[in-house]
Amino acid sequence: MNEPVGLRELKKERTRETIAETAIRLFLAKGFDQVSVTEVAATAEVSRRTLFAYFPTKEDLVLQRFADHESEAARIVRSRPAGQDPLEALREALLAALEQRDPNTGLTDDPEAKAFFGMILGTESLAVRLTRYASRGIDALAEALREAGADPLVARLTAAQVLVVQHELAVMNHTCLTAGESAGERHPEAVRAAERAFDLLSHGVGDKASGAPPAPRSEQVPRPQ
Amino acid sequence: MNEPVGLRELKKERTRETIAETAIRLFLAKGFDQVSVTEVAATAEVSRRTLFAYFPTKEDLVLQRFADHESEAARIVRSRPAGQDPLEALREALLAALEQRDPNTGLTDDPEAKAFFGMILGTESLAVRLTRYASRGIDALAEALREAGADPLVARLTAAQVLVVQHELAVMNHTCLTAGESAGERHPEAVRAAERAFDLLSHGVGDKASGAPPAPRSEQVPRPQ
DNA sequence: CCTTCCTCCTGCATCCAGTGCAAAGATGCA
DNA sequence: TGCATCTTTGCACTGGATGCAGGAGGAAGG
Repeated sequence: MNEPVGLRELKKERTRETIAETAIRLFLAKGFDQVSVTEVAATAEVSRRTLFAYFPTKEDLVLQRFADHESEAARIVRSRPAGQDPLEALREALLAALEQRDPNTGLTDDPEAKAFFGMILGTESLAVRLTRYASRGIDALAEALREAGADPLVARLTAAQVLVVQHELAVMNHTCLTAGESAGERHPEAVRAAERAFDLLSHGVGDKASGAPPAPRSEQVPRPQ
Repeated sequence: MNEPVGLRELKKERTRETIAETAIRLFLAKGFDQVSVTEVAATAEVSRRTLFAYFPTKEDLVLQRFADHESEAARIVRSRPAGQDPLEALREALLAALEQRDPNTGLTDDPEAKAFFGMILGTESLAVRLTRYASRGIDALAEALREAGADPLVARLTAAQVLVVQHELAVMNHTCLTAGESAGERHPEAVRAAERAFDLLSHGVGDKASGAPPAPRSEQVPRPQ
């Protein structure tokens, strides 16, 4: 599990970075659909053919950085404190991510991160390809939940629900931010929404999908790590 | 909102049908990726260019029939009996669909429907494009839930959860059927899974995602409102 | 029946994403 | 230095998708 870093591996990694950076820079500047891979390749000073050796599709130029995060949720569940409920671990991780303005929560003031997020949501082919990564994330999370002792059916359904909900929350946050709010302004509401969402996951919408907020879980045991 | 059916409209509709049917027939026979649109066009006896006038992409040749169903869930909620809980309406609709072996539940013995379902799930570009239709379904269902009086946040999250869960259930059913089970054999388990899923939606996974089935909801209070 | 108009169909040229192949170049190693 | 291996590259090709201009065939009016 180690890198025998020879000249080859080094240059490869560097080339890969250069290509991805160049691509994202161009895409952010002119729009994903307005830039051809030929243009990316030329700007990154590699041949078209080489670019495709590193990134199987144009979309992957943007999204492969999500590949690392695709099993994030599963990892959180696996590395949770002994005895802690998986959902609780995921909830805390989300709140922590919001606190740190993790770009994946949609809650960040970094203009480039916002633009990046917006580009993905606003580009059909990217949004679509992103769900592919998400669905692999579902598989991973479901597996982790089974390891945690969940019934396979429940594990799968819960995994799907958690990830779709996290995605929706991120989209909502991003929407508010592009509407002019700052991350700081949005943060309290983002936290409320996240807690509400996990309440729904834990306790359901009840018999009334319309219901008022269920008993607000005012104080949460503060568990960093 | 009416069709002034002249010869033109008639032929157009017929052509559209012919193209879609031809395409699906060819795709089922040889696989989606193994058939080019050129071949579809030739077989349907229209020009390539005409085909693209009817269907914007190759995927739409297969998926546009889902466009009608994309707001199905929203319709169910809107047309539910007065006083019924939206989730309850969706639950009943799903059980009814299972009973009728609705192909969309993945539970059908019709070989063509099974093959169709399998082709979509087994073809990257189709599976991915399908989620696009699903996400429009989320928008519609969320809107319907808001109309039903739900808090906007809850509406959106619930809508996303319901549809993702229905999709997962359908995939599970389809998996069992392709493994050799008949729809009749699978049905009881499919019903159990569906009820379990709606229990999760209504009452949550509880504090233990691992828990044994929560108190079996023998009878549902029929009238919370 | 003929003419005019309009719409839809068609072929062609073109762009772009993605792949196979074989030659040329760089690197690691003896 | 020389050999084996892996990268890079150019080229040709497939297949999806679009723009354009001309043609065919319904629709409408005389």
